Amino acid sequence: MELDPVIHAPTRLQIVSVLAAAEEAEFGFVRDTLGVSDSVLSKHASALETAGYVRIRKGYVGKRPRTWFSLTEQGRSAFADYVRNLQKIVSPSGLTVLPG
Amino acid sequence: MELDPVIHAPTRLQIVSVLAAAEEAEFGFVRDTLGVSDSVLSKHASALETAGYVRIRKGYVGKRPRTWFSLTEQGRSAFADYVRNLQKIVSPSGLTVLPG
DNA sequence: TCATGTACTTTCCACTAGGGAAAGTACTTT
DNA sequence: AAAGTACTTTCCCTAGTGGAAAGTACATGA
Repeated sequence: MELDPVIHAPTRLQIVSVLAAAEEAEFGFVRDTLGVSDSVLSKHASALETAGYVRIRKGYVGKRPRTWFSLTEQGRSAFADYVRNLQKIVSPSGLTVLPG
Repeated sequence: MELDPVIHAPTRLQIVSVLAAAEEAEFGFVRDTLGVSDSVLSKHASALETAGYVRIRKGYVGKRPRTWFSLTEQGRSAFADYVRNLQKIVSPSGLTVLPG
């Protein structure tokens, strides 16, 4: 019933959730989606990379540098575990809020 | 999409989840269920009370003092909001916090 | 060519929350 | 009187967060 602290921090939970929904996402897209500053996103992305959860790919669009993030397999399974653990914690309450 | 920080802290999330599943719970039951120390539970329970989410009732069992916790209406709705917000964050991934 | 701009990254800083340990409180029991 | 129960509070210390600002590397505009 441990909630992985690397994922649990709100900003990182949002990053991981965004990445879980896509194959790859641009730095700017994630930053704007979450409404965080460059430095905050950069730092959290590095933390996730260090944990082995996120892959950071650098490339170019035209001649301008660009950064993309994606979840590693490890990141995907850590996220799935995290959500499962959340369910275990929350579900005894019998709440019936459903997605959608 | 804000995750109420009072509820988000892992230990408090667990406390609130336990209380959401019951009408009232004893101090010792919650402490043992979560596997935390007296001082940790006491501090988090106070924090939840200060936030208006938990009611702390003191009484006796025989001649021994005992403490019970319960969610206030405000606490129940804050928890429901919290879970709804979690679901919004997580759902694009196709996973769900509350299977139904 | 020099200044500015883009796209981040890193450093600095100031704060705060969270846990463990230990001491404190108010009884009750032995 | 000493010890135990059931917590509460204090003390201390560390790690985590965000914002601001400076740094890096390359590209472009005047």
